[in-house]
This record gives sequence, structure tokens and C-alpha cells, in this order.
Amino acid sequence: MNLAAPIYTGPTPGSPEQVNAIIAELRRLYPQAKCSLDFSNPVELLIATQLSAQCTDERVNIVTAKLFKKYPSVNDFAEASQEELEQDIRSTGFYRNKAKNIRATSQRLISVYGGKVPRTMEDLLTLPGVARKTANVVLGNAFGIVVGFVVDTHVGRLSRRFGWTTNTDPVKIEQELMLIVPKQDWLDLSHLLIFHGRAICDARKPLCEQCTIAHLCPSAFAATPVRNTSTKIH
DNA sequence: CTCCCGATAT
DNA sequence: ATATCAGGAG
Repeated sequence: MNLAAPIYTGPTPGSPEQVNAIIAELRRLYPQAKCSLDFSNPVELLIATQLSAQCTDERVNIVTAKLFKKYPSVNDFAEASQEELEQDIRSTGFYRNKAKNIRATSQRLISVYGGKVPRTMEDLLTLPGVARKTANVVLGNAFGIVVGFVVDTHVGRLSRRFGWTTNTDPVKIEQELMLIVPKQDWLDLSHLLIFHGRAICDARKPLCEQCTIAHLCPSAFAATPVRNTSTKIH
């Protein structure tokens, strides 16, 4: 046991001092942070985000590079065969569900929304395979409409480590973040947290020693870092 | 809660 | 072998 182990003496977790200091340093570290999915229109972003469930953006971008050439419009996805689309997206995982959702979503975009991606949370949530995370990504990055906070696995994990929440439910975490973080920072901070989560604040082995916001992070001083709460039992 | 599910790092 | 990856539905 390290008797000299320092304890967290930084600003109160969730306080404006801590939140703003974290945002400022993350902006310095990742000035180019943004959505890292490749897309050229709202339909492509919607489909890319549906594919990104439990899959890296890097993998999604490899798949969509071919996919969006083979299926150039929403009509092509709506008319695609289930089996063929499954194989086209296979490497992203969950490919049966994703193919079904992409086809049904595309058909609904055409039958209900004139072939366009709707611009409200309420309408987006009616699309199969679209929940708040995907809806917030599309609204923010395709339309510049921010009505919520993108909470993915990175955002949830870093929020717990910063002491912003003790929840694991993304919807509850989103509600807490919207109270703690100024609205003008919601979309930017989600990107910053994702970049930092990938580069430094890894799920398994966070590199606190080389983290320049460790002095703002209670978890960096914990005996064992805050981990994801695995629901899997083996 | 369970299921969907391939790719990758450790 | 196991955990995790820009989740969502039943």
C-alpha cells in the first residue's frame, strides 16, 4: 500500500470550475474534434450511426465507403434485399438487426418523411434502430440542431470517472449532463470526450500518468479507476 | 433482464 | 479467454 498516495483535491466534480477547466484543456488537446463518421448527407450519417452500434467508427467508415457507392440513395436502401445488405454490412456486427433496421428506416423515410431525414427528436425516435444517442448524433452533426447530449460508451465512462454521474443508464446520464454542462458545449464536449476516451481514457487501462486533466479527475486518484459496469456474467 | 454479433487488443 | 467497440429492441 502506498501511504503517500495523493487524494483528489481539485474542484468539486460537476462544478462549473471543474467542467469548464476540463472543456478548456480538452479543446487544447483536440482542437479538431468532431464526428468521425464519414458522410456526405443526412441519410448517410443516419445509416452510418446505426451501423456504429458496438463497432468502431474506423470499421464503419471502411464499410460505408463501399456501401454508399452501391446504395447511392435512400431508395436503394429501401429496396435492398435483406440477405445482400446483411453481407454488405457484416463486419460491423449485429448485421441482421442492422440490415433490418436500415431497410425499415429507409422505407419509413420515404413513406412518411418524403425521403428526407426528419429534424426533430420525436420523429427520429420513430425510426427503427434509432434511440436518443443516434438521434442526437444526426440532429447535431447533420443539422446543427442540439436538443440533447450524445451519450455513448465513452461519454458515459468519462462522465463517471469525472464524478459527473454514478449512473450507467444513458438516458439518466444525458439528463445529468444537460444540467451540468452549458448547452453551447453539449455537442462539442461529446466529441471531446470521445476523442479523449479513445486516446487516453481507455476503458480498460486509462493512461492517467500521461493525462493532462488528471488533476481534475477523482478517478485518477482512486485505488482502482472507475470501470464500466459490465452486465455480462460468465 | 436478454439478445443481437464481428473485429480487435490484451 | 475476455472485454470492449460512438446501441437498440423485446
